[in-house]
Amino acid sequence: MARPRKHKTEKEQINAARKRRREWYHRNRRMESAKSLERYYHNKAINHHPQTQLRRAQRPSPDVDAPVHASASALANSPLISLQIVRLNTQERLTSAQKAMHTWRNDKMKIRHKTSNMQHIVELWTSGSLQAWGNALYLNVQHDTNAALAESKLEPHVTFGQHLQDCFEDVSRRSFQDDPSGSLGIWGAAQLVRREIARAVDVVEEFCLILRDGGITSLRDSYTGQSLNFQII
DNA sequence: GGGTCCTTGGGACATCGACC
DNA sequence: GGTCGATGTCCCAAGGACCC
Repeated sequence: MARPRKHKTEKEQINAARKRRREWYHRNRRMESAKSLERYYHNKAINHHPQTQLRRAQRPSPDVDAPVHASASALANSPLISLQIVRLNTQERLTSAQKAMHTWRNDKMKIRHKTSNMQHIVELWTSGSLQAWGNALYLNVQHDTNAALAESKLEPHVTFGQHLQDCFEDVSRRSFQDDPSGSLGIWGAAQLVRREIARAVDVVEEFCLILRDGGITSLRDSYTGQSLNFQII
């Protein structure tokens, strides 16, 4: 005899599964909404209309699926993740974020909405986790023998990050005018996004600096010595 | 009304744990 | 150790909410 049933009817089982998924979603809300947004822009890029896809009859092997959908937590927690998977993932994230950035308009949209939009773009770019993203960037270049080649892979991230900083500068400034006391949360949200962008740029620029100074070996030493900091300061 | 984003639920698989 | 239900996790589509 095996474990006794807790959910005796089919209805109880279905309700328990729903509850389980809802709770999981709310625990991972930020990551899930970022992924959903990424899917939206991905589908939009493939087809002008969000595409209706056939449900998979069976889950494909991780080797096939992981490059596109590897999650931030999976990246962060999987030391054995292949170089190929990481390279595709960081590049695709950058591409998705660049596409999303095309929708950025410097018009009269409300500051709160613009901040929210930029937050989504940053999450598309960095997967919502600077730690996982920094790890992925490092794994992407660690096997390069040529430091210049490694730097050339990182350069698009610097350029994109600086572009985000330029675009968001005005929003950051106007957020103070709209919410000088900070009581509305507008200014605080804008500053958080501004710091996230700045930190991401700092991370990649630090990689480039180390590469220039001491090459791949130096970068590897910094990484393994855990002297690289991916957190928001 | 259309575009964008978020939330929910189904399907599938992995892992855990109770029970023998 | 094997069985099997519970739970956690992930991918995805669909539909609703929100905003312009």
